[in-house]
Amino acid sequence: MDALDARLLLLLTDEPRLGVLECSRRLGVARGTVQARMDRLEARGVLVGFPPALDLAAMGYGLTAFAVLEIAQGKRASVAGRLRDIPEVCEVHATTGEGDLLVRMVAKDNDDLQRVIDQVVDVEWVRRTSTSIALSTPVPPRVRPLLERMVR
Amino acid sequence: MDALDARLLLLLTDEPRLGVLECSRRLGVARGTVQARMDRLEARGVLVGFPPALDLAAMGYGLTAFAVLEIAQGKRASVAGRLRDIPEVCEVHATTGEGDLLVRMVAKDNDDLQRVIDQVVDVEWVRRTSTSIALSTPVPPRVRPLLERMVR
DNA sequence: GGCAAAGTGGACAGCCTGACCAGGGAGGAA
DNA sequence: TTCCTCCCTGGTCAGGCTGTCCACTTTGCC
Repeated sequence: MDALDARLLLLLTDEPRLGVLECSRRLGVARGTVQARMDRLEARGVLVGFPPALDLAAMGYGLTAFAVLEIAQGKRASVAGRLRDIPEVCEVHATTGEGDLLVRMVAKDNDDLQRVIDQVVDVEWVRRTSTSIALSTPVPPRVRPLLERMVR
Repeated sequence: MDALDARLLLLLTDEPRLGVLECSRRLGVARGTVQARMDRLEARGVLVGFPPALDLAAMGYGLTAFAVLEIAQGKRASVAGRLRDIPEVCEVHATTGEGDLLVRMVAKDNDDLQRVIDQVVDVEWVRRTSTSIALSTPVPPRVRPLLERMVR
């Protein structure tokens, strides 16, 4: 991961549709270099792919909520498995600290959210839960600043 | 967003590098149809683009942590702005409930994490903080189940 | 000095894209 | 029913890009 790698990833972050040729032009290097860099980044597992970015809000899922779950001893995997079966559950992390599981979920409206939350808290072995609704997202998911620092 | 849209997005989720032509073959429709669908999805804001997916762990940022911040009255925007200036802060949500801000951050190792957390909690107007380290991610960020349901 | 890794510039065939067009089928409105 | 609109179909076209070679030069390190 040198500066050129970072510049390449930055470029692709800003304009993902760019082809290898165009990237090489922008970066001022030969096309083969860009191809080789991308191959290496992918081989190293840094560049995973180019998945479509979907706006859940535009799809009707305008509400996002977080839940912190406390789980009965030794039942974390079991609970995680159940959560995985709920489509609206978009992300689950096992954490240290006060809770055991941090869950991110989405819903279409308040009623829908109620339904989803009920499903989550009704999962067996869930002891205690604390739910928050996301009102806004001051910093949307991003990697850019980390890449920018590497360019130097 | 009918079943065809969902099938298209599902296909692209699984194999993002697929071109329009190949998609049309897989879905059994004309190429023009796929092109039109993608144009519409993009116009509606559902399909935002195809940003590169980067594995932060593979880039050296193997640690992820979450912090819940309580903010002094009316200072949420101010704090959010400061958080935005910290490269390791990858996501911030304003939430209801016990905390005011939910922060996701990454770091290279424990020392680095310490440094990042210090930066976060030292932001002016942050009253109280509660930090958790992500031990594992039983459910990585996903949208697939939601799409699958739409296919029916 | 000398080797290995990486970058350069050029070439090739093959395939895909974006744009366009005429025609047909489904569904709503008058 | 008939008309009209929207959408899908299947076709064509030129242009551009990809993947893959190649030989040669530069860089960095033992």
